[in-house]
Amino acid sequence: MSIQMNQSLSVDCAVFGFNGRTLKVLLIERRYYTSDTPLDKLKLPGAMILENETLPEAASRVLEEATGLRKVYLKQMEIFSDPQRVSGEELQWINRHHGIRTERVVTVGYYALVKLDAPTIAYTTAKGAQWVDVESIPRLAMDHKQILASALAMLCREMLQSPVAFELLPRKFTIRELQTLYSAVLGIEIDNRNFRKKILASGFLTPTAEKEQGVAHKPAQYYTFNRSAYKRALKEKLRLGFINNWRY
Amino acid sequence: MSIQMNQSLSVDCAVFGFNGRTLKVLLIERRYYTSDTPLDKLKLPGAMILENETLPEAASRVLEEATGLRKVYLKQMEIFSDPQRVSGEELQWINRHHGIRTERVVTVGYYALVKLDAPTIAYTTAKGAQWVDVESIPRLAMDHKQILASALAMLCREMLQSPVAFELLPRKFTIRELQTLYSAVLGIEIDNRNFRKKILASGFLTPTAEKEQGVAHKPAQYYTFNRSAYKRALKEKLRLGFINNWRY
DNA sequence: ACAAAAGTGTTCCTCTTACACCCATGA
DNA sequence: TCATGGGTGTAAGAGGAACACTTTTGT
Repeated sequence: MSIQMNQSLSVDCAVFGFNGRTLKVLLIERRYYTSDTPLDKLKLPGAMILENETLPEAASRVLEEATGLRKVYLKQMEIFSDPQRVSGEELQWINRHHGIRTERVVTVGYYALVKLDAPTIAYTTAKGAQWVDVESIPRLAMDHKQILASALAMLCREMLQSPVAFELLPRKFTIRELQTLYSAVLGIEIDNRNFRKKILASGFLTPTAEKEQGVAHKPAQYYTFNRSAYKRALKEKLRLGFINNWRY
Repeated sequence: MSIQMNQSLSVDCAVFGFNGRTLKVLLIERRYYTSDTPLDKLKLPGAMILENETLPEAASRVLEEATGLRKVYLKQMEIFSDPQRVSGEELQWINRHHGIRTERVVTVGYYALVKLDAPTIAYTTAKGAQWVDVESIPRLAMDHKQILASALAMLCREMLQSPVAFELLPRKFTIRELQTLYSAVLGIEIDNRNFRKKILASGFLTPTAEKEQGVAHKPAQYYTFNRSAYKRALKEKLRLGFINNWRY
């Protein structure tokens, strides 16, 4: 065997959003798709890497194109490098539509967390993209379903270890929203008293002057995430005196 | 900008070993190196990806060539994709010695954990490679020092979360050896009473019939890692009732 | 008045931490 | 007999888990 040349590198992004009830992922329609294309229509947003661009830059570019958002939370995960992961018709389709001649496409998976607000939904809808519940994902192009599964697994792990949840919530949110998000992503029930105690004790939430309005029940307090308190805690906690609770 | 073609994908491996005192990393000499080469001599083991080979396969191949070992613990970490990470003289050197014409090399970092036994040391020494203390790493080729730093950081995180330590120890080891390993990698002091309690309570260690011999003190019990007990615990622990101790 | 979600405290128990001495062996 | 590292127990404190009722609002 010889060194692989004529290969391409791409990024594919699993973009997650939270609508207050369930976790959603952004799926786009394959460009140039016609009904007689014998390939699956829906896919994750992705792109080939350009000259003079790093992988994170490529992922940001994809994200901005797909959602209109800059400065999105982005995290690299696995690389998918099976020599056959894009082959046959899929490979022809890529070469035809990109005007290149590649023999192999290795892709780097990213996952992104966005705040699902009205402008973002409008933007994506206008582009023909869909926010699909992660519980009911249809067939996807190439190995995108596998990439998505990997992203979901990684998101669960991240949620337990760092405060990425706030990337999925609006700037102001209620504690119940935060709790619902954890429940939805992790698929577990959470006791609200314990949750409030823990999250408030952390000192990472700052209460705002606002409360919910127009709800048919006691209105909830809005909080914001106090990122600087979090960063301060990070520094201090770097002393881990003993081997902290390993998680198997 | 246009789609990047004429690029290569490589893997670079930070191979860690433990000699009972300190953590070591395997550095090799650049092939075809002559003293007038204006490039750094030492580097991490690595290789270009071959046709028909996945990245993990490439990493295994590199590992076997560097250490003579198959079935080594291997973990993918970051991708290093700065367009300029290999350029100028380095890029020329690569093209000359591989007989290719690449314009850009993106590399995937792996870290590997090996048991530093006599045959392995003999093998690597015969190949002119060196096991260097991670505290005193010299200049390395390209961005390999950065790759190594990233590997070390990742290793620390992994050590706290899963029982990878055993990959660095011989099949039979004493609890003190295990403790020394944790201390060395994490750079912390560990109380031996608490450590023994915790590690023995986990049920992952099986005592063997053997004890240390020929030491000028009370001989220590040898243990082996009970992987099946660990896997059993894994399954049961997947219920995480509440949001387990997040670590910031 | 009622429906609906917000918000609040206590008890039990486990796990973490800090800490000091005797034991078995080879020299 | 001494030097060396192996091996042991306990008490105090922190944090996790289980549990039910009152409050505030809109209709």
